[in-house]
Amino acid sequence: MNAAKYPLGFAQHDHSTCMSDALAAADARCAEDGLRFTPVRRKVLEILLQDHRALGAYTILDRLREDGFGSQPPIAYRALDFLVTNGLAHKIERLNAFIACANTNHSHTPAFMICRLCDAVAEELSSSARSALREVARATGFKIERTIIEAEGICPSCINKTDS
Amino acid sequence: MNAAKYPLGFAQHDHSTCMSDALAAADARCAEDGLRFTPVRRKVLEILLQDHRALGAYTILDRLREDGFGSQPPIAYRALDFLVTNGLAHKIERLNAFIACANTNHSHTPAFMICRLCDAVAEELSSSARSALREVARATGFKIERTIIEAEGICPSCINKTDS
DNA sequence: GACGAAACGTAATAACATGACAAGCGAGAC
DNA sequence: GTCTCGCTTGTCATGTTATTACGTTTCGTC
Repeated sequence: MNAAKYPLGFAQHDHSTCMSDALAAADARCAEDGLRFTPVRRKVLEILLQDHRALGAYTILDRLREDGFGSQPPIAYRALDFLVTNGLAHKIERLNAFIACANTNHSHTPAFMICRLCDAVAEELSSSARSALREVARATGFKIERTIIEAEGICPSCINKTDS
Repeated sequence: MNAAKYPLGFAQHDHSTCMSDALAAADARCAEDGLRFTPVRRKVLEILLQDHRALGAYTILDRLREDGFGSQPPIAYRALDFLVTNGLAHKIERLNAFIACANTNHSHTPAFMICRLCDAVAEELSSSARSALREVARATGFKIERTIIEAEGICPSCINKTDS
């Protein structure tokens, strides 16, 4: 199994570098756009990057509490709002959960592959699916502001495990 | 504004016939496949068809109670599970809500256009978007079992209202 | 009519999310 | 420097969505 072949999320990789890279990118991004990358927001992004999988808001909240931040739901939800709004994280609607953005180029709305067995989530580019959707919308006069493209199924590594 | 031009959900149409047609189709479908189209299940489908929009499980539950059915959440969730599993209704993940299927041909997984202003939801065919997604999945070794394609934005009739 | 599987009724609880309001902090105006 | 305004945070309270567990009923089959 060649790791490079699989998307982040289904692949093995060096968390420490991917995490520091992503944080650096977030720092740069916020500085550039005059956004306040406050301690809670940074911490939430760190938590998401650490796990590299979709986490529920309350799981995040537990981790925040452990680290001495406030522990009421709005603390987590507000930080998540910030990250999602600014493209640093995504919400996985199917799971009501959140994941760090795997793509440092901002301004993209990807598709997600969600493994039903191990809960891994991979972020993929979805430009062709998205343009197909845009075409349908244009035909009906609907103005798309946001698209949600998620696929549920079984990831490569779980397929290997089960059919052995 | 030509109603025929817009998808169900954004269009004006005769609810009484569309409702009876859909119920007849559901009857036929269940008979054919040996499924039990019980009173609760039928009632939930009627409720969804009546409104012709996405309803939360608890709204449905309230209506069930009014009609003398049980009023605990599992009653509604089980009926909805049945309808969704058998393609008679769909879950709109973005809204955590459910809508009657607008397409009597079963075995299809459509895309939805969700109006942020009036909450109307239109069901569209999405074969091209879906095949694009399948292509991405094939390339990464992911096995898709279900796809979720939803677009949030503004429907034709709300566009007309706002830009006048 | 006995049996097993599916469906239903109900209670309890878990999981996800928001509203409202007070207090803190940071950047620009003066 | 300090005033002030707006954004951010902390906290309490509540609202919404979904599931687990378990006993009872219904239905088709033998």
